[in-house]
Amino acid sequence: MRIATWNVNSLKARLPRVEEWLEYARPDVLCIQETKLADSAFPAMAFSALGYESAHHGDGRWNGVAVLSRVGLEDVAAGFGGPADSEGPRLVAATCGGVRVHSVYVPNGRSVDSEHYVAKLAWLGELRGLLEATCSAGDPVAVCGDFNVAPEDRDVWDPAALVGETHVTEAERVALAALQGWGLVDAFRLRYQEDRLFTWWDYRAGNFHKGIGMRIDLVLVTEVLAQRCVGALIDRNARKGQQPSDHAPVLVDFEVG
DNA sequence: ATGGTGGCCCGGCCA
Repeated sequence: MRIATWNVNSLKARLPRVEEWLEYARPDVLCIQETKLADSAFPAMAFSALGYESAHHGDGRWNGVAVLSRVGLEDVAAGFGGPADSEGPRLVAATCGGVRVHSVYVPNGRSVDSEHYVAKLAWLGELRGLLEATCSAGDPVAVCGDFNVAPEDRDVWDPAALVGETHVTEAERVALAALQGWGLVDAFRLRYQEDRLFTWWDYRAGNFHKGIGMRIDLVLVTEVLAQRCVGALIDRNARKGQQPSDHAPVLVDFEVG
């Protein structure tokens, strides 16, 4: 089973790139973030034409998350049903081919002194609470998306340049580690130990070409899946060319089913 | 490292 995650930065603007990508990457499951669409505008037909069922949770503003699957899509759950929903539609879950899959778009935080930063930390705490309430860590569970946290210094281009900035603070990393403490492994790191392997590069100032980026898009999986992980990839080609997202897709392959 | 880009949709907001 191939599970992928991609922050597309507007599915309306990116639909041709996403369709093209689905045709050559052929993930079994794709988690999408930042669709920026209302549910009524979600292009479910375009995806069904490619063999994918889909579930979307969005309000037409800057959030919006989806799960696409060609191995079944059952028991869709949108949002938390709790305080974290005040941060917008940033979570949708579905069971795909026996795996409980979550597409998450963690709040950005904006700046360390912002109320949004506090809300980001709380949101990660609520995500752990949701897993505790709805899943078993002994089952196949995947939490995929844009976490807006670089887990370690090797996940950013220059740690010294980012001191005091969001995405790299100790509190954010502790909150992410606490989520993983429920029983989740960073699947990409099962396959690669190198630094400077990024998933996001700012559009501005040619940062992609300068290697100025961060690894903030993650596929977190329970141990039963981690043991079956047979490959991983950041598809940097999808960050190139005409009208790319500012994020690259992350793919992870598992020997299951 | 900020705001030089990009997306929303037309004046700022968000990343």
